[in-house]
Amino acid sequence: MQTWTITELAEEFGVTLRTIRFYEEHGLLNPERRGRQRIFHNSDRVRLALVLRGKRLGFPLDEIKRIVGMYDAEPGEVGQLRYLLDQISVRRDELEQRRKDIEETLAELDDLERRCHADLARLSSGLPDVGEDA
Amino acid sequence: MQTWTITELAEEFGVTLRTIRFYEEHGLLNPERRGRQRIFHNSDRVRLALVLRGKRLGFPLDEIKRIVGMYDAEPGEVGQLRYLLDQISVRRDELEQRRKDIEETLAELDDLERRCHADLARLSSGLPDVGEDA
DNA sequence: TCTTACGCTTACGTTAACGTAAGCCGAGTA
DNA sequence: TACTCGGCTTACGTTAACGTAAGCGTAAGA
Repeated sequence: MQTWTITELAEEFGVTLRTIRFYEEHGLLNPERRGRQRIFHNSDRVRLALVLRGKRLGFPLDEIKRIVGMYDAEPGEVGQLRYLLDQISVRRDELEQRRKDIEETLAELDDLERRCHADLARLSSGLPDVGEDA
Repeated sequence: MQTWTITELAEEFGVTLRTIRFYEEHGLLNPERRGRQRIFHNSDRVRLALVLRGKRLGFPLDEIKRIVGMYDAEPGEVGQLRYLLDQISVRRDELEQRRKDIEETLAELDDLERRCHADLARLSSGLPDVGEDA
């Protein structure tokens, strides 16, 4: 059962100590304490990875907290399970909207790139003004 | 050539007047002025749509500004074109990273959902503890 | 002419997500 | 024992992206 110090974790994930402490303060992480010192287990590393992925996706921290919280919810009773299923579908809708946005943007970038190449070709081949092909 | 007032645009896109003015103040929009009043043309609507899509993707406004700026850059000279192509590939990398993150998250949500359904089935069928199937 | 509606500017307030000191503690070491 | 190193807490500072209020301008209707 390996453990990590706060600096080790910070270096591994490329964040500052402040960030990790901040995440703990806001309930996103919950490391063990040996006296005052924080001890991070593998489960904490996984959580941090999840949080940072959420950040890359541009989610605010409180939403990330709810999402990550879903992963380690105890099986609980039927009402809880139904609620959780509901939350899952909400998140899924969000993510699928984002995927659509991303694909649209990527398509436009492709388009833009093509035009750039066309312009470059035009410029370097004697400037035939605005003709369609060569 | 239809035009829009600021309130019309705000209602259509579900944002406040303040937001639109803020975007103008920061160079994301650039509507015509008739006296003091803003007049929005279709190109402005398109820009606003692009900005809001960027927001949904979680990009900060200054990055959105650069991205949107790429779309209406004048063909310019070779150096500019090369720079633009470079920027395009940077953005594409970012977006593809995000897409990966999204797909990972979606996969985990699927997983979680399956477990929820399993738990529900177990609970409602006489509680056979932790058996694999029925 | 008075009011109402819509738009404008200026400016201070607010929240999120940390950054950045300042100062304290305990373990190892020269 | 005196340092230094790594970690800790407390707390004020900062930036982004607006919210919110105050007060003004002007055109259209009562």
